[in-house]
Amino acid sequence: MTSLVAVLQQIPMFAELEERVLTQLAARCVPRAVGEGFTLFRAGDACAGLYVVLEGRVRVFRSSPEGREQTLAVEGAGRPVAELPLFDGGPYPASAVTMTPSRLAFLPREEFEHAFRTDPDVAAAVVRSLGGRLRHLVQLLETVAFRDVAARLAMRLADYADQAGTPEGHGVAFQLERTQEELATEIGTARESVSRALKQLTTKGLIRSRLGSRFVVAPTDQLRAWARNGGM
Amino acid sequence: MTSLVAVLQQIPMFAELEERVLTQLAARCVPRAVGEGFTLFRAGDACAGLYVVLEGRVRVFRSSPEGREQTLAVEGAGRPVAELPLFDGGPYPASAVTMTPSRLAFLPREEFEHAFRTDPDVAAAVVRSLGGRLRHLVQLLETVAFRDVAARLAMRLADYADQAGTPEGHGVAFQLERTQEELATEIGTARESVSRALKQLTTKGLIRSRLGSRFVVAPTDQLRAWARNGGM
DNA sequence: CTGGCGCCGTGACGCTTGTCACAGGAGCAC
DNA sequence: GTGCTCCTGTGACAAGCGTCACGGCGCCAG
Repeated sequence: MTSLVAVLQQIPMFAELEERVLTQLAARCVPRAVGEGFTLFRAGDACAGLYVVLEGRVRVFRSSPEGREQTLAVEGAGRPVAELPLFDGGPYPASAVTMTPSRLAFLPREEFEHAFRTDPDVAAAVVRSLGGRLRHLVQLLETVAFRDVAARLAMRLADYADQAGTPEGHGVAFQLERTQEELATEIGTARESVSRALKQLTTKGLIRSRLGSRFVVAPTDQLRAWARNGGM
Repeated sequence: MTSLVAVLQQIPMFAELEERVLTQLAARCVPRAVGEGFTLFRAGDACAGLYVVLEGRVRVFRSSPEGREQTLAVEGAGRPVAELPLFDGGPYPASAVTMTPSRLAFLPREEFEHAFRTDPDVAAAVVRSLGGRLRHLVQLLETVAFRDVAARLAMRLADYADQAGTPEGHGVAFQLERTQEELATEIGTARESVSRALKQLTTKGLIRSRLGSRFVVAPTDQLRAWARNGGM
């Protein structure tokens, strides 16, 4: 097993920390390995500390009493999960479960708070992280409020393509490592609607080909432009 | 005109600051008075500094290309507006206009950033403020994604009642100082739907009476419980 | 091979809601 | 008074989408 200090240093949020502070953090940090589908916390739970994903994927979501779910974020290696409630003392605003077997680091609250108050760089990193979430949420809210399912899907695909795609022809290819069900919760709709919207995007030529989980889509700016204009 | 230092001290975010830092801030702070309907900034604009509302009401919103709007927040006296882009250097994620004639304080970016980095209390206040927005947005997203118009309206009314209501009978009375159009943008729907939903809530007995802008509604926990269960 | 299971496609149906159109009323200027 | 503007109520209609139901396909265990 590699040193925890080295691991923490990989995390953007702690990259700027001095060795001394880092070892202090590492000493209080609890590593944890869990399987797929493990619930880290539920919306409303009191917050005991910060999780950082070392390996795997964690899905953060809200669920309705009827059982529908809206995914707020999917966090991968190096990303903190739900850093918000650490500071205002409130409960978790959402739930989190692992989508794959994962390794996590857990930092008790006081320890993290101390780092926050002593090091302005950590404070700035926290603010940047919260800011990113806020931007993302505003974006998500806008598409859910204004756009139909096909447009939301097009935007989501554009995000994937930008993030994990490789050029192919004059389009972008990528592996969509999600089921349609998961995709549906990310854009706030039902599985069947995703299936239909995929067909619609394919006939419009925005999805060039689709073999299993391998997608080839139109250039992302074209996808986004189409989505913004509500379909042509 | 009262001293700017005294005014800044009223603002929760700066309440903990030392006299010395406060006067320094005040020296760089530009007071500003604008009329109703004045645009402070638009989504996408670069961010030059922080606005703090001293008097009046400011509406923060996103608008779709088709002209529909989704209100994200309405800020009153003492509240900062769009503190987010100050830190990540990005553009404003939303637009802001005054709903009433207003007085504002404008803090240039560097000045505020300096206060943030030197005083952990300011940093903590910023995080708390961002955190509040995040919680609010998650809440808003959930209702828009899961709830129908009547339920969203019931929740919104419950918020108003908690915030500005006085007990009456076994219900709560308050002045709704908004048009149905404004209400519609807050819950992400159309004006006509608000009108119909108000009627629906009235026949269900959740709105006890409604004379002009004066509302009497059922106890707020009852309103919220009804909204959560999707209407009885 | 056979059965089970998870994922995907698709048809049918009904409800919600956005849109358009219009009417009534309150307030205000003149 | 008349005319105007802003706000509100309401009817009609179509589109979008969630839900139910069902069938097909690939994969794995036995």
